[in-house]
Amino acid sequence: MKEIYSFSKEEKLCSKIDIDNLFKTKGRNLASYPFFFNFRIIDSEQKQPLPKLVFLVSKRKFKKAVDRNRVKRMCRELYRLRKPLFLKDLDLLENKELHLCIGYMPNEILEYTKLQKGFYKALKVLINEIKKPLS
RNA sequence: AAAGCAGUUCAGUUUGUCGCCUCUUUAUAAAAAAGGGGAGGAAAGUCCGGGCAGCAUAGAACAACAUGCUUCCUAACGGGAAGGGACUAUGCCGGAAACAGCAUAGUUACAGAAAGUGUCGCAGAAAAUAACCGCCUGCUCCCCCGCAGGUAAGGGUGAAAAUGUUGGGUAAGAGCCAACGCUUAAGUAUGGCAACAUAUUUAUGGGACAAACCUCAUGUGCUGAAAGGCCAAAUAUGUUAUCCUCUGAAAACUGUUCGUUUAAGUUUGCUUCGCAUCAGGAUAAUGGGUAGGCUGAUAGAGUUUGGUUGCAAAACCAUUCCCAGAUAAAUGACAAACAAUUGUCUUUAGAUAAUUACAGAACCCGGCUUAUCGAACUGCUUUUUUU
RNA sequence: CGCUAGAUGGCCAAGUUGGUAAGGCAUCUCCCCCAUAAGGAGAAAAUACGCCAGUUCAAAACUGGCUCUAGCGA
Repeated sequence: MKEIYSFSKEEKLCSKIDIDNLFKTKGRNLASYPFFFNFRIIDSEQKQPLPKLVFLVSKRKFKKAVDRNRVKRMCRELYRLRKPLFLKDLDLLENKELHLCIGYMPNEILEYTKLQKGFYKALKVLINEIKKPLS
């Protein structure tokens, strides 16, 4: 087994086609300050695949590449440290894979502690939203 | 010592926890373990130049674009270094003035306006073949007025008014003439690789604008890693080979055989049979080629240190090191300590708070431009204090 | 990564041999109307034509640099 708090390349969503599908029609979206989510559940060949993520920061809001990188890195750390709990709560069926996009809403870089609180709330809302159509 | 300007270098450090990318070794079915490495001076803007790659390409000219004092540096450049000229400021000095000279500092896209074309608003008589007023001569005439001509010495303006001053000269004037200056071109001599400088002779007399058109000289083939090369799933499809199905030859077309008809031949029609062909399917091989992957792609006009040559940019020699290689895109997050700066408080050493810039590689180099909290060093200038 | 356009009153915008910025909508004042709208007459507004330099007597325009906006190439 891999380490618990890891976030390797396999958990990133790298295919351009998948990302297009996520945004155009087939994905559902949801907002909870300071984040918004686009997600989509598809069939998979693996038995218990890990969710695949994309982090999104608008170029309009952060014009400098340094700021965008910093926000993305903070978001990734938030997800990485919260992942075990998130996977427990998620409890997907077998052969199902989650594609998730985490977008950053505010126009400024918030402090880490504030982001943490917001992220935990947002994840709860997200899990409820995912489970609704299944049940 | 402080302030300012210019240049060069650096541009937070250490520890802990968790995590990312990559290379090597061990192990190999996979996971894993150990060790090494992991943003910049601008990685930015994309303003130039080159490498590299593909395509094109007899030669020459035109067009288009770029550059524009000289010499040097360089792979190359629109970059840099040194020098020359011009301009500006300050000081000194010569002169009646125009202006010139010297020193220091700064600026400079700085070929050609005496090749040609064009533009120069308003004002002003006139803006490049300048006669409105004025001055002078002649004619008319008592005079004024008027007509013809000469004249750039004087005159509202303007950014700019036709080479400055003095003297001669003249009807009045004028580079018309002379002297002293200025501008340009050509020749000669000296110095310099050269730009150019100085001296001298002859000619000339010039408005500004070429970041207006243009002329001259020099250079440039086009495209750009989304270039180019290789491998290649699924699905669809092209080609080839073999086999099977349908007996379906209904329609259209072609050849052969047989029969009928006809004296024979030709043509047409009908019937039967078989092959090719068409339709569908299976297997195998193969082609282009999509998703995707590999390569291009990280050892180079390289880094460190020293020496030699050169005023310098830079070059050469020796030595040393291997120093990111991601690809929806890694190089991080959190905590603590220290350091620096600033503020506040007590007080001269602590406490506390805040801040620690600009900014993130995307094929690679050389420059330029722009952003940048702060620190160190070097040089110059100014002010103050001490000797 | 490689390219291309644009920026002019509050809004839409014209403006090229370089000579002080046309027009429309909106705004303000007056007339018309019992009143409003429409209509008619008149007026103001561009600090500094995105910003900073340069060329020129003079720059919205010409030249260089910067900022922002929009678009193109898979």
